[in-house]
Amino acid sequence: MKKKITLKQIARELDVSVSTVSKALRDSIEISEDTRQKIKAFAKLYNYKPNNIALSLKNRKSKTIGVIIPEIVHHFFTTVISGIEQVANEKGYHVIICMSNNSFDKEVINMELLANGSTDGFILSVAKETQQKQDYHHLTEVINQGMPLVMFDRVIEEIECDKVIIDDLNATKKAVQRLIDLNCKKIGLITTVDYVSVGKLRTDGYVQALRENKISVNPDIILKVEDFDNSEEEIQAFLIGKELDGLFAVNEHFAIYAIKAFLNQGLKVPEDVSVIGFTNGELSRQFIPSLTTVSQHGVEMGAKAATLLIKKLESEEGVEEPYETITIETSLIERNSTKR
Amino acid sequence: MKKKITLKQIARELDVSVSTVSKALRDSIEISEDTRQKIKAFAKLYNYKPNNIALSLKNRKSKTIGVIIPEIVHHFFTTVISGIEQVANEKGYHVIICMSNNSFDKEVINMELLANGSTDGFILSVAKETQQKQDYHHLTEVINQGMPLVMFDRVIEEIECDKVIIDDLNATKKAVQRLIDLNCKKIGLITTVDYVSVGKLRTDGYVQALRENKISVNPDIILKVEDFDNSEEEIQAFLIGKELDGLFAVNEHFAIYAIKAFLNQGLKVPEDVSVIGFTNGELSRQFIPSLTTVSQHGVEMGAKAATLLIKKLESEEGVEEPYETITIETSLIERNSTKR
DNA sequence: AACCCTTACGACAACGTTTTCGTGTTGAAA
DNA sequence: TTTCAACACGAAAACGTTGTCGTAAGGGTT
Repeated sequence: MKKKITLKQIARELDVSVSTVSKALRDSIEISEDTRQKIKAFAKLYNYKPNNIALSLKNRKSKTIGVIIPEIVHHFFTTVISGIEQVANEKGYHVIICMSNNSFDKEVINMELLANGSTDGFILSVAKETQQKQDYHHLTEVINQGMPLVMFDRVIEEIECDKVIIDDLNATKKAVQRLIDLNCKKIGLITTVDYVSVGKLRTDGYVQALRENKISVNPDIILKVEDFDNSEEEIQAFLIGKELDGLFAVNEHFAIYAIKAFLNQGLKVPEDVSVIGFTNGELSRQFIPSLTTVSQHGVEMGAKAATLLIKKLESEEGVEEPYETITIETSLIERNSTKR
Repeated sequence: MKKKITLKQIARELDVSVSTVSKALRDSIEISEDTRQKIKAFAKLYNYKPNNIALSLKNRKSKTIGVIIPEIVHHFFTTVISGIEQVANEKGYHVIICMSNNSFDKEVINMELLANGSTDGFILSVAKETQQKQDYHHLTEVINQGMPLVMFDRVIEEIECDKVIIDDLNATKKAVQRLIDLNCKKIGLITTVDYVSVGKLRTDGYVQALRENKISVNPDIILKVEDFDNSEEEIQAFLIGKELDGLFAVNEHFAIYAIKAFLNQGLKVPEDVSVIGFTNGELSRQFIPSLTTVSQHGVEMGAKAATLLIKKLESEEGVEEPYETITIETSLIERNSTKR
């Protein structure tokens, strides 16, 4: 078991100074061709690699970006991470991923942990609990310390930073409009409670679409799910006797649960009811009937977020560039849960 | 924008030495009650937090464990990560997650990156390409450097280290036995090419189950999928005219594709064909018919891997504990893709 | 012979901590 | 008054790097 070799050890072995070794390895012209070759050969032999921690300390940057997401188990977030990784690696950054599990406390702890030197900046989608509490001190703090922060998907208006979002409102509007165009007369909505920002926006989109088509909004056919864990039963119960011919759900799961409920009632999808969901996950693709859905282009979102962050990280000290909010286009992927 | 405050700055402000500040904050009895209070108050006011990078450098450990997985998009891996996180956080470690995307090169790069100080040890499931190439130099290297390594799921026999696996062979055997007990006479298998270790083991389990029941193994009803991306078509074509009444698939996707193929042929699942898959993901739960499947208990697996790693990390220098291989029990979750 | 310019390298500081080992000031015991 | 422990603090080293600066040796020019 040979521990990692350091500059100092190389220096001692070759009877030169540490500085000489460092310079030789970085091809400094200060060092004679001879010594340079000798040192490089030795370093290669012992597989020398500079210690990142020491470099981080010296340079006061870690070339690392921290990603904090509410829950990794959602396919959407994994695609975002994918996009972040691609861009980050390309530009020589590594990525640390932490999960908040939708807990405010864990979000705070993780941020403080990473903020103490481990990370140069953050990409984050806030926890549900944080949106509920509206306590953003940990966010303002890292910004105040000069660490760039990019928020995506679930963003907070009040915080000034770069943001990457999708146009939840219009995406929903378009989807609901599609249902209307398919001649649906009674379109239900399954959404989340209002404090989840994206849930709220999608609800608004639904309402606007109906209004623009002079359809009155009927609160009886809108369900705001509180508790994700029991949503299947809740949705099942909610859909009894509603006689819908169209339904929009703010995520994949709600949509699937709804379809199941309809099937249980002896209804046919899409013949009797058309259903559109949100988030283009594996489930949407594989389910029978496959689900018409709003695709959020997570990879692109992640890539854009990483690009924004790195741009901030590498901008000159003095130059204060304005914050940007980028909207990623969505697309409606039509499958078999809607009529043709 | 006030940058993070350091010990040195506190020392200067309060006109004491850096050592005094450090000691005061760590409640050393060397420092008088008075000064201690003063320093602590000041530190709190300015929200002092020690710099992790400096600590890592000094202590020569980072309290961080690196996790390298082939693909985050597989639900199974996300559950494993969940388990790792739980245990790690509990014991004061953070977790860095990197994806190899099943590429050998990326696996090597990521390991080298993290091995240079960022990480105290590794938890890893090897990339498909690595298993194929059988080039493990990066693994032996980190072990030689004294960094503990725990492999899970896709492990490599030849490498000496802690391992957490599931009993793929017996899990499959039990599942196939179940099909036999359900009176299936012609049981097909959809598996991966042999160099994927778990694919091989599961294939062996299938063969053994048949042999023990004096059923001859018919290579015509075994499909070894090469290319994941085109597997749906491949499976569809393969199943034509096979007249199976039972099928085992080594993962969730293959199982679902098979069911779809059966349904397309006008067969009924489970009435005409019983299907069992592997990996208890969202798809298995939600699909209609819901899929009978071998659950791998990913969370438990991750938790165990983290426990093993941390145990090694915190064991006394001299004491060389033997390597362990832990087998996580699987369970067969019976749903609607098999007869009762 | 006196001077200066290269060449080739080493010493040292710095990044932020912790910890060991001094050391100056008290107060009390002899 | 001397001696010595207890107390309260500071200096310095160490972790592994990089970069600035200093400098010795050598060779060339007057």
